[in-house]
Amino acid sequence: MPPCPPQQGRTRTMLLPQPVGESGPTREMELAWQEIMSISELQGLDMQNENSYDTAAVYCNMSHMVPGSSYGLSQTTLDGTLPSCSQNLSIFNRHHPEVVPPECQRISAAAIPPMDPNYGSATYTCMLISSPLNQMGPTSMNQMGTKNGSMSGLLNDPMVDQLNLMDIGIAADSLMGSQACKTQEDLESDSGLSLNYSDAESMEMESIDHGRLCAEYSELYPMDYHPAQQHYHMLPSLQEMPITQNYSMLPPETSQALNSHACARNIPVGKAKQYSRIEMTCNRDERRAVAMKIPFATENIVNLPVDDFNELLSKFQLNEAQLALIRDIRRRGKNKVAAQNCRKRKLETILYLEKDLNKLRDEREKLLLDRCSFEKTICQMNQKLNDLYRDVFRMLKDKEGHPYSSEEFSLQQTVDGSIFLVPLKRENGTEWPHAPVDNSDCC
DNA sequence: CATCGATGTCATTTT
DNA sequence: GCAAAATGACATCGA
Repeated sequence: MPPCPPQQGRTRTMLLPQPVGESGPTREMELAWQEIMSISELQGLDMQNENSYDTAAVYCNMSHMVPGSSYGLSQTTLDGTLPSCSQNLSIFNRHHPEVVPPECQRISAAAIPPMDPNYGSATYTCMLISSPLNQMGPTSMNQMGTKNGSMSGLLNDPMVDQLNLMDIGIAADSLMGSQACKTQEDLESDSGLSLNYSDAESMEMESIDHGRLCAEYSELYPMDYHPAQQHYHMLPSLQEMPITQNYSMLPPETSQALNSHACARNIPVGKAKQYSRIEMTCNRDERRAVAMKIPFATENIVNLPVDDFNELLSKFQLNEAQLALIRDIRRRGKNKVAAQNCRKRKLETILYLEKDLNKLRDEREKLLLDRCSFEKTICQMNQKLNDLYRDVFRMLKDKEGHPYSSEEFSLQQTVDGSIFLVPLKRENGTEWPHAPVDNSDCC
């Protein structure tokens, strides 16, 4: 059964019961998001082709957007701008958007509040203004940084140069437009057996775009996110380039991470490209977790022992949807590892059986040779025995000194080793023509 | 365009 | 009887 289309997922999501213990602002944020989605669809907004969007307006608007509201980012990136600030993740550690006033979570082109750096949604802010910054050059950028407090920290960040490399990928993704997004979506619909969508999946399909996911994920897992994140943005370019170029375009730590990842798993470098897809599919659950605001890493969800896992769950107030997603993530993660181990065992079993088969074949060949040899030896021994028999029989004489006829007598050996001369046939009613030879006749 | 290998996922079975 | 692991089957992707 094919995966549910986004519309169905949205419908189902809306039909879901109110999550237990969900806070008002969070719920309101989701409703606001659904409202945004419905407005976009009803008005037939072509977000990806709307090039005439006012950058300044977006800037101001996005500066107040919470990470959960990310449509503006798509527009901006599709404008061909070069988002450069998706990396200032360490600066803004807030993940949960609940701290942002709910009224700021709605996109309203008519009433855009002035930018408030205290909100610190700089991930979007910086990504949006990165293009003019890049065009202005370092001097202008610094000047702007002095004017804008929220940017100063970033512009002075030594990571900026490094991060610009990421922008190339992001820009490439942006320039690819909807096709790039679709490619990613296609990648996410990995298995046609995904029968039941969770809330997170619905949210992911409907409303989660690159920027938000990058930002939220990076805020949650700043150390682990880079390879997948950057490859995610690099996808269109990567597909058109040799693997060496792919790696060369990635920031050093990213290519190093990918290479080390490949090395750690004994993956030839040439296979790393395929593993990049694996990385992306692996991150699908992570994105779902982000979408559902799971407050801990999927790595822990999957790898922790049962007791530690339950202890971890008990530390957080999680609603049913979150718990369901966590259980799914844990089940999928465990099963993924189990499948990998299972395949590994299967391959090892096949190798072992092939080895065993070859060994048995060799042993069979050897046994056949031995058999031939033994049969030959038996033949020779039989020949010798016959010769010896004839010699012995020829030496036997009766009382009159005549030799026995081999057609009438034969030599027989008993269990105790005694040898008798036995007549081969006897006539009815007559006695044996000759008495059996005693041991004295035995050779 | 068909094929194959690798992988993730789900359903089912086994432990 | 239940949970976790193991496994078969299927879909997808890239080469």
